[in-house]
Amino acid sequence: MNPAPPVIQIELGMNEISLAAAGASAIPSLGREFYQRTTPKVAEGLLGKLLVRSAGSGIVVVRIVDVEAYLGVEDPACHTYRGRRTQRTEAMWGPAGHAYVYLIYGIHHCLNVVTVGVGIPEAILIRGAAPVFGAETMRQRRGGAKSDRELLNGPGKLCQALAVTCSDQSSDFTIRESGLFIGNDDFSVERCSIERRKRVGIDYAGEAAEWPLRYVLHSNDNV
DNA sequence: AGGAAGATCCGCT
DNA sequence: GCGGATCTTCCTG
Repeated sequence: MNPAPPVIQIELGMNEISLAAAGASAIPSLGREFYQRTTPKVAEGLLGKLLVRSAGSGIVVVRIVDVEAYLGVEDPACHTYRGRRTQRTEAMWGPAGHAYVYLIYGIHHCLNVVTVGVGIPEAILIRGAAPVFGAETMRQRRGGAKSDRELLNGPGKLCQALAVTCSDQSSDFTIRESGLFIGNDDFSVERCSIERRKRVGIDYAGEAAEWPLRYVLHSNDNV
């Protein structure tokens, strides 16, 4: 049998939107052009967007609230600094709008969005998000009782909650049928403030450690 | 072939 | 606030 997909109610603070379970069809995915801009612009643009994860049985939706830009061959903090091109960083050299996933400290995965275009290896690290749908699934994956706030506040935690691993390498964020896509809803960033800060955990990068390439979204609602 | 370091997280103090 | 976990990746010799 082939029942109509159940409608899921999503609570967004004062807002409420509904989604079809089969593919979150109420969320249009962002097109390639969105990612083919300068990395800081894309980073800022990602704030407030929805990241939709379908893996196995479940769908999980989170709202992006914390990102960091990594500016490629001229950024000492970037994995592709001075043109480093290795098996690990290969996805960064590819087309914009795809995932770059890597393992850090042998334990945690980090999820990035590749920007600009082929041959220009820049990317944005997704550091934090707010649960929109599927908090229970994420809580289970994170192991134990965690507050909504603790579910996704860190790049490793976010990957754990979304079950993102290196098998998601190069996944296309513009394609709804891929396991990971990024989309829009009627959320308004206008009512929020965007804070720029220094990036985290890159003290080795000298002066670049001071560059204000971390973007954090603050909302008056319940984001 | 070997070693050092890492875009982190968690638990303990 | 601090240190350990844990292992891949990359650079050096």
